[in-house]
Amino acid sequence: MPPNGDPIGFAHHDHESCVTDAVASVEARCITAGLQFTPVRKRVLQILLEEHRALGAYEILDRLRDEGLGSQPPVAYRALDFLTKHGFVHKIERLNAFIACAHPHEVHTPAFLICRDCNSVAEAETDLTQGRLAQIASATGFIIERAILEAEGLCPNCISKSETV
Amino acid sequence: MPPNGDPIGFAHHDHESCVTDAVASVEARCITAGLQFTPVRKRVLQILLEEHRALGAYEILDRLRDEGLGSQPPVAYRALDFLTKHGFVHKIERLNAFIACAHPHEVHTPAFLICRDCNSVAEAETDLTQGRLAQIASATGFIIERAILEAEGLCPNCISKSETV
DNA sequence: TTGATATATGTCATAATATAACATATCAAC
DNA sequence: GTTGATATGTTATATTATGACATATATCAA
Repeated sequence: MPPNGDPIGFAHHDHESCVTDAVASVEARCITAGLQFTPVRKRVLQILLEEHRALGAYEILDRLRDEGLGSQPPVAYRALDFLTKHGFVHKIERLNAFIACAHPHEVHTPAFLICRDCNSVAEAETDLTQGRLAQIASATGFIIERAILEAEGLCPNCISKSETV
Repeated sequence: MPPNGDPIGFAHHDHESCVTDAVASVEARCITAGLQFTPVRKRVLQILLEEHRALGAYEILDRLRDEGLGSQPPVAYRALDFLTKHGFVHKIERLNAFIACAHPHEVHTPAFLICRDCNSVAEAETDLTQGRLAQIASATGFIIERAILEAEGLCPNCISKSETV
């Protein structure tokens, strides 16, 4: 079945190839970097890419269990730790959930737009070295190593929905 | 005992009056807004102001229990819900912890600088309507209602500590 | 190729964080 | 003072996450 219940065969096929491409790209980067892209890690990434939304660790674990790839929480959390550590997956702190990186090709600070109505999550790229946060930090003498930017609100789809009501 | 184990009486006294003032200010705002600033809510705010750092809900609950103000998780979570809803306290998503607002006088989007070494948290004010996140959102047609900005790294104190080693 | 070391997995147990549900109490406004 | 809304007390449980330790697999040097 297509993800999101999308019945359109064409879109489905596109998405499949986009998943395949993304996995291949991560696989290549792991080889280059000397990282072990093990079956569980690969499958977790595939699941996140296929769903194309933020999933909780236990949702992912359920999938792994169905497929005989691991049944205990640490299996999922370890794979997620690996994938987030290397930037292939991001954690959405607000949702305690994980989403495949939408911009895996470049180093960036991700910023997320989270719809409170349909729970969809869009990823934008930002540059940490510019912007007010960097100004504040340097004025304070604080060294930023990592930043969490998550905006919550209404996505375009849900705005139109609520307007027509 | 002074918070943070600070043995200096003068500093301690200053901090006490700053806590008192902040509580009084929140109390006044609750009266104006017709909100009930109940004993539990007041005490939770006091605890957070006294500690002057991010506390987990269960740390707060332990304090409440010691004082006979409530022994079950919902007591703490409800007070924290009230305080965060009205902007008197902020939740640090990265730490699953809560901290008293350092800028209670004005409406703002808080940004936090979290030290990964000593766990101290500094609060800065930002303006959501400016900046790149707002640009991205308006370009996408997304309406931001709330934003989470949390930077993780090293605070000035911990930087000097690590340099002298 | 083998042995040594590091890395990854399987599993059990439990910790830490958070909420649902419902009875009781208190407040606020009429 | 009655009533409807709001807040609290309490039990139970849901959700998210990690510690610990045994086993397995990968990596690499000798």
